[in-house]
Amino acid sequence: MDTMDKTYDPSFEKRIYDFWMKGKYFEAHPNSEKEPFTVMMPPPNITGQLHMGHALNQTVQDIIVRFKRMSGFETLWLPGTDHASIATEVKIVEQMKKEEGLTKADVGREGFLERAWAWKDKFGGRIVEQLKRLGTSCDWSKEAFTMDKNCSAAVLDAFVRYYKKGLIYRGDRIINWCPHCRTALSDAEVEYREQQSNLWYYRYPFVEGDGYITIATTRPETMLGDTAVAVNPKDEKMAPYVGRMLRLPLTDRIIPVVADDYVEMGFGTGAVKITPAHDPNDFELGLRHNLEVIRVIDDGGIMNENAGKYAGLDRLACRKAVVEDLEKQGYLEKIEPYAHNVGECYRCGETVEAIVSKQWFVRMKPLAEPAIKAVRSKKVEFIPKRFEKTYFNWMENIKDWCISRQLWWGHRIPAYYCDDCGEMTVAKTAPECCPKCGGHLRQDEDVLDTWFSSALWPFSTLGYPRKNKNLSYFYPTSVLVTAYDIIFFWVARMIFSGMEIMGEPPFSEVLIHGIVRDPHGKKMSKSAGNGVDPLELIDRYGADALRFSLATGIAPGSDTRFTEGKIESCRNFVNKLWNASRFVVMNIEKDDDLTFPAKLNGADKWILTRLNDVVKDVTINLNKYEIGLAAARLYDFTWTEFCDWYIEMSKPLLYGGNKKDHSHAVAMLTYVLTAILKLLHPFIPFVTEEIYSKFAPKGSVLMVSDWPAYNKKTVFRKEERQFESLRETVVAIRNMRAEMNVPPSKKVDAFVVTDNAPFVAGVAGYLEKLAGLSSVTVVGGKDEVQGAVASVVTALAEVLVPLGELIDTDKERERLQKDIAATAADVDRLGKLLGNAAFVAKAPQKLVDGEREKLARAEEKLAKLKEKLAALGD
RNA sequence: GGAGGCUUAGCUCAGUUGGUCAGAGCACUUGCCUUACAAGCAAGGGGUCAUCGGUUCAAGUCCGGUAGCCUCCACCA
Repeated sequence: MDTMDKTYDPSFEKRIYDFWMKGKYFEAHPNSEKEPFTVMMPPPNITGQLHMGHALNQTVQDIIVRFKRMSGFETLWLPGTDHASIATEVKIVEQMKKEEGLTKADVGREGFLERAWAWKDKFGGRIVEQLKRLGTSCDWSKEAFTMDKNCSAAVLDAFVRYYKKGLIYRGDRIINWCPHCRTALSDAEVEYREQQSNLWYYRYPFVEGDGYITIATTRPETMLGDTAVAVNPKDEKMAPYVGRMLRLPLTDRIIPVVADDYVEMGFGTGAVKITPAHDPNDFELGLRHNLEVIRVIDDGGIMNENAGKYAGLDRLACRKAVVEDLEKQGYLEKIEPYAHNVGECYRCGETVEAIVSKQWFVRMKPLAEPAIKAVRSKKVEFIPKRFEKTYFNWMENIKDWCISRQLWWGHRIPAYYCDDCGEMTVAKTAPECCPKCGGHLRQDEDVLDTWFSSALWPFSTLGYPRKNKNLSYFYPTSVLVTAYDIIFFWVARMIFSGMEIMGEPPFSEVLIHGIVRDPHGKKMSKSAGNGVDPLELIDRYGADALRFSLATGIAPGSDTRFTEGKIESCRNFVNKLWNASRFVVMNIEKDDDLTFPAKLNGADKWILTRLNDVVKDVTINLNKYEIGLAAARLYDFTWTEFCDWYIEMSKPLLYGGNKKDHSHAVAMLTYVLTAILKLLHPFIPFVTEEIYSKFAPKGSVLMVSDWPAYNKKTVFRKEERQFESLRETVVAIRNMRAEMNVPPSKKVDAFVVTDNAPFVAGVAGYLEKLAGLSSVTVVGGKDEVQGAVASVVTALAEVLVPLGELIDTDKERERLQKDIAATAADVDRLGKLLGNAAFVAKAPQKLVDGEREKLARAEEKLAKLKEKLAALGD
């Protein structure tokens, strides 16, 4: 047999992964014999370096996928990467500046795209290699990229379809603008952060007569674009002013006072300056009142020519200047400190400006409706369920989606404008010339929001819009696994896209997991510098240990903290499994018969019963995506029951010198170990495959073997109970030994009084081995044992141990008194419970009977213990 | 302003449908290099399950109030 090193060393991981790849075990094919199980990998950005969030996401998916594959599904896990339009473009711009000293304008669109594709080749490939190190069992032959041929075709198809249905339109709207990235952003791409600022109070004088209206603002610089002041129509104090004209300070503009419900009466001064070009609410109000829209801030965040003498100033510099000038000219009333939320670009952190601009939008209301219905009707289910609320809340209040970006890296919008007649044509392939006048066409300069292509991911990766076998067999997919932070960006958009384009939802379940936090509960981030590098952890502990540490103790939807201690204890667990396996493998002899024994002994029946329960629990929990529970159950069974008890119990057979016994023990050990390896394989795939190869038949591959099934024929409840009481007895004897300071090396004789003498006689060998006894003698009564004894009372037996000079009467008395106190408390509690007529009448009979039995046992034990104590004398 | 979550041993957290659920890992105490494993073995200590009230024969477990912490959404100048 193969040999194994004494200490687990994960350096074989790479070899195992290559072995799987060579065997093409990850690949899935349309297979009408089998039921499909499909998972679409959330594509990592090509900007990235693998982080702990990826590691968790990948681990959860791989556990599910490996479990399903072993359970007999044709399992496709489709991997890929995302071009991440804005995120990547920001990085490339930075790199270009640093390395070449060039800007986008310097290299032009083509030159820029060349660099972008080079970036993709370099970093897209790197993240794939990093994913592989985690052991991800995805079908790399189907690897996709959001800008590859398939996905791009899907994007064009979707865009044109939406457009033809009137679901996409182009128009002047107020949008979020990042002055640094110089592009529009969707609402979801703006993050709000509270900032300490001021509320400035200014007086706008009436044109006619004396007096003024005081307005309050957080953004004095935008006053240069004010075109009205608004008050609430119900505000009696303000009513007389409605319709009057004001002279806008610092400008020569005359603006009206209008009445609108938008203005809240109790807030500020009750009058609001209105800047339609630079505030979403003001823009809406402006539309209602037909106000002029005057832009004063340009695309770079600089004041434009409409700002008069302030033109050319950065918006913050302009604020300072405006504030000074207004004060100098006597318009300032007061300044109050004020905390408010400021929107920032989710990619570069720059303060976002609201500006009016011509952009492309997706009309969301008609798309949201079927998407809401899909979840309401349970065609799509969120796990855990509470995230449906988040989803509904967003979908029901959704606004149109701004999808054009003033970027170069991405899917260019398939709209063409005629230089001659100005006609716009939207088409999948660029027309030769203007269909209307034959004039020259120019394609729209903008690209699409990166999430537009991500939204099509579940079917674009399967070849849509081409009709093909993969698409019809694997779509809709089974479960989508992702963290809660991209429900809006991605999950919601995939659902409405799937509904609209494919006519059915893209997946039936959405498994939401939490995010990985640092040991203090803080979000891991580059800027905070508290991130840990999964690759470094893999180097130090192995991918299996990392995976197990991420899988254990997690619950759907809940965040998890990562600590070094956790991965260490998981590595120790892997090492434990390694050594237990090593023990089994090193005991296999050439002529051992490894077939499952025809005759099982008590210990076999016990471990098989326990194993069946584990198979059942783990299978149920994995089907429910309760990965943390499944992992904990396996950890416990492997370490405690298999290693600490069953292996120990197998030693007398292995070392007894009897060939038949040896063979029997090895056959059972390999049987149980094989089941454990299969059950653990989804969690720790490398080490289980490696161990399996040490003793499995040639050509047998664990990752494609069958998942263990619950087998009623190997469930033995009677033996299970008997061995549980044997364990209890062993622990009680060990406890006694420890408290009496009997050294582990000291073997002692034991006399046993029991009403199940045959069983005790049968397990005497186990008692000797496990409790450090030199002999076990079944006796008829305690009178047969002479001299001072230490005694142990369990459900199985009364064990009397003559310790001779080791006996310490005081300690023995103390022990017995402690045991008596605990048992008496049990008797008391159970007596009260059973004395409660309502409990006996209403609780299930089985429970009542069980409690009665317990009471009887406890009473019996208590009596025996008291006898012992009395026999000790004072 | 709206929604959701969390509060269980010193620390990090499990506890799925109410009845051996009061647990695990780490830490701690004691004793062990027992021929698979010191990344180990054996034994042990430690929690009125945030708080108040309700439902129930029975509540970390269901319902409501309170306190503290956290997250998301909205963005009233």
